[in-house]
Amino acid sequence: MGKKKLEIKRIENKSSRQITFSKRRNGLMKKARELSILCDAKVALFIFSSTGKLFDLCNGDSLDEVLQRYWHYKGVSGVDSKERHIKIAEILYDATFSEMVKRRYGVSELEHLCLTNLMELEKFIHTALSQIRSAKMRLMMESVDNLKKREHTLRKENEHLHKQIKAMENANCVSNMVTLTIDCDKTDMEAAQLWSQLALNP
Amino acid sequence: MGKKKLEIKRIENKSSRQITFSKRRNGLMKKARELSILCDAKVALFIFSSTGKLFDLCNGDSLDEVLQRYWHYKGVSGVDSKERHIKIAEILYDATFSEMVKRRYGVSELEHLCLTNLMELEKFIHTALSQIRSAKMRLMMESVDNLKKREHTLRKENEHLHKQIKAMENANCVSNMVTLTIDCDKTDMEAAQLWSQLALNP
DNA sequence: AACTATTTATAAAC
DNA sequence: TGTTTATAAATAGTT
Repeated sequence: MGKKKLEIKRIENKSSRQITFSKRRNGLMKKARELSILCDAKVALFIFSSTGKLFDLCNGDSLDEVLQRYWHYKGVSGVDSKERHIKIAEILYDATFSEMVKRRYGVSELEHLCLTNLMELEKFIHTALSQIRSAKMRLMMESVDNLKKREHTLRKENEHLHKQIKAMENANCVSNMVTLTIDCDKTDMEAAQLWSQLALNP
Repeated sequence: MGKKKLEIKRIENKSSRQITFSKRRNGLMKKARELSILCDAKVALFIFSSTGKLFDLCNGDSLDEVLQRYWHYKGVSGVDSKERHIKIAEILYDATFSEMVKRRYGVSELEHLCLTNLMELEKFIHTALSQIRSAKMRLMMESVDNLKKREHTLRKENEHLHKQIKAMENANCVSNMVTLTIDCDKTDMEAAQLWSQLALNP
């Protein structure tokens, strides 16, 4: 659609390519938007120019939601092999990230960072992720440790009581009675909260 | 562009909407493909119909590559709002992954796989990951459930013993003694093993 | 799925 | 970069 029919192959002239990119990109986004509105569909569109600039569009929903839907869709069908190997797409949000970047690099816009800094940041984020994971694991371990300790205490108390009963049985009378009481309810509450939180964010 | 001008708003008639969706979806994908070819751009397009079916298109590169580029860009380009967040797609390859690939596809380099195979692999990995995660979580929850149940049993036994002692105290004699014993050691061992394994593979 | 009357997108020119 | 114009392409409504 233009004065001449255009063959669909890479436009060699750089400036024509640039102009065509700009026009068609707008057209594509418009159509994507229209499709989503007209047909009640969810559309996500990512366009990277040859120079690496990103243009993205996502109707209605947040992009995240569309992507989550995508991962879900991809992960739905089963696999028959015994071998398991892992590839993870993890998404991490951090609201205070830009502040950190500003403090560290003096700029608030990540665009102004060089590749070296970006790599450094990426590494940082990976580290943060693993820290978060191990923290989560540590909490889980602690929770179980607590439960085990409480079990141990109760078992000891039990033993003690058994012995006392035996002693009373022998003496056929009651003397020097010792009773232990343990306040477990508070930690119980805490553990329950912890576990339900972890269940929500596995 | 049709016999009548169509207002851009949700098409209420279901079958017209379905037909329009089908036509426009194809048009959009065609245009996305053309843009990528003509202008040497990377384009990824996700369309979910209102019924949740996914149609996706990704030119040339694997979808991963485009998404990775996207995440990278998002991590890079600043949005000046406070509600900034970071999204990182992290990809982890297991060391034995390439062997599996070789056995399955006959090539050791992922580069030599076609998009279809890559998508298949991706699906496989996602499924494996979610299976591993849910299995891990299930084990953890079970372990804690067991501990809690055992705690409960011990607590009950304790109560019972206390009552008996009280009764003996009152009667100043011993009668109708009941003792409970619980074999917890085996499950204890199992739980310890489980937890140390999980600690090694967080 | 086709057809076709129109609208829309856009290639080339400015 | 933006506007115009001639033309190609897409598609709404119909069959």
